[in-house]
Amino acid sequence: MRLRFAPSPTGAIHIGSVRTILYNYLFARQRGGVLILRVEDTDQDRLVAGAIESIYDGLHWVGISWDEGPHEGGPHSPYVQSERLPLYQGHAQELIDKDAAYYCFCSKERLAVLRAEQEARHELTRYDRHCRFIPVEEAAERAKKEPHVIRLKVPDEGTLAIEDLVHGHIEWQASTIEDQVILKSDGFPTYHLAVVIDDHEMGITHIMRGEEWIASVPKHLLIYRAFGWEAPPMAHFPSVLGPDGKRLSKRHGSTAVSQFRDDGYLPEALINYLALLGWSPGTEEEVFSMDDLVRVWKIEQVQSAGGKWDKERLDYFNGVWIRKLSVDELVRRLEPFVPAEWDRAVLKKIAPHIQERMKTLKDARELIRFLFTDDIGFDKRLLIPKKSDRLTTLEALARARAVLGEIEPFVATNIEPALVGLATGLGWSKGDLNGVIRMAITGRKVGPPLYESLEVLGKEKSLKRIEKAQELLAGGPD
RNA sequence: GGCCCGUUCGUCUAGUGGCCUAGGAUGCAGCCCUCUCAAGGCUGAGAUCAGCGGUUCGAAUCCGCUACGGGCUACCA
Repeated sequence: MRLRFAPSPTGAIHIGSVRTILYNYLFARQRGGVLILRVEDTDQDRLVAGAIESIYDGLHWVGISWDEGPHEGGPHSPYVQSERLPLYQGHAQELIDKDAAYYCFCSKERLAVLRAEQEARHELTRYDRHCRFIPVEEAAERAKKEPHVIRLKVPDEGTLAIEDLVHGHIEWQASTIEDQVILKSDGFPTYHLAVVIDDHEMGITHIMRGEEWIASVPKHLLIYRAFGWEAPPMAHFPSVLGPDGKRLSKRHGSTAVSQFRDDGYLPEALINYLALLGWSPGTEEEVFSMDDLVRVWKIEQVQSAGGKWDKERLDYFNGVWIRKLSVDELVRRLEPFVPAEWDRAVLKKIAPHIQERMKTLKDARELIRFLFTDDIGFDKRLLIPKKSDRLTTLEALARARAVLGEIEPFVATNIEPALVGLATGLGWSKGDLNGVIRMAITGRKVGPPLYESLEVLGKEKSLKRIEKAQELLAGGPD
């Protein structure tokens, strides 16, 4: 069993492609199959430098591996189509020899005019087979010196069909298919020729790709037939859609996998979410690791309709996976999201207290900033609880400083009873008192639990911040 | 326009002829817990299963038509 994923090096890998690749991966891995990464770079105009590396990066980050590919090598090297040109050219020639294809000398200009005329007459915009009937010898002669492409000679009659693994039976009338270009004038094959040849040569046993390819299946079938090859079983997965129901693209925001890493998403969460977008286990479980998926995913349960990208749901899964991390692991994952100069020992102490408060790893920074900088400027009016006033608050601050100053050791379990006692003494609610202190030491209304925050901040700094809050509040009118 | 694919709560989905007065999750609302925010627990609103016609004792599930959405219609993949 051999499966392939075949991205084009036109930029960072798209999140929708990752879903397709994931399904290929799950299918192959659960059956002990071999996975192949093949780079489809037959469009020289769309190449983007560094794209192959970013494909490697992105896929490795989400935890997808493969066995044969451009860097891995393998029995069918090379795995980059631009390095396999002679193979395609030879096969295109074979198709001509078998009368399944023909030379076409039409210029792009003629094609453009043809199309414009057809449109004006509200006709089908299709190649008019102008070159199809040039005598073979003459065409071969002209091909030696004139620029040309090679087109597939599509029969006028007949039916082409597949039993798609997700859609079931699909069929086409040959008469509705165009004489597709299979070899371009620059000597490069089009996708249609290259994919058929490579899938066959590389011994691919199952073709699984996005549903946008369904329409070109009949052309591929014709090519298989002309070579006398058998087309492998195919599965076309539904698209990942944007909020407007159209296929997810850059118009809907960034779709690059690397962007999700940078935004603080866990690969576990992304995979979990993506797996469920288009597939369902049929049970009420929904949290799955990659290993779980390899076990339970089934192609029979893949959805045939497209699914809209739902960031809220991704966020939920990210929270789930963040909470599943051990503290050490969480600290490791947080590494790229906090400044290098922040003390890692402090980070580790506060980590368990922010773990269930993060939607993304990116959220940590703001949550714990107060531990690493004294620059927590805030509006002094925020210090005063709703039903209180400046003097009373000042008093509370002073008492808090005194109470906290006596705590030894300065740990949450000691801080809590002390502050609870103080609140009672003051006739304040615990919430009001804690709110004032939280504002004084963090500069924010919300944050990690207060007693733990004080402990991690340390006695000295805690007292100093309360003192500063007192000064701030004392200094002048509201 | 042509060809093809699709259509169950806002969203992701369960459902393969009776268990469906349609289940779960997310999001939303409320309550509980609670030092804030979260997390967690509970409750609730939310889908005449796109519409119509047929098959059947019985249809979200099978068939047909229509509507709507999407993909393809390049010397792009």
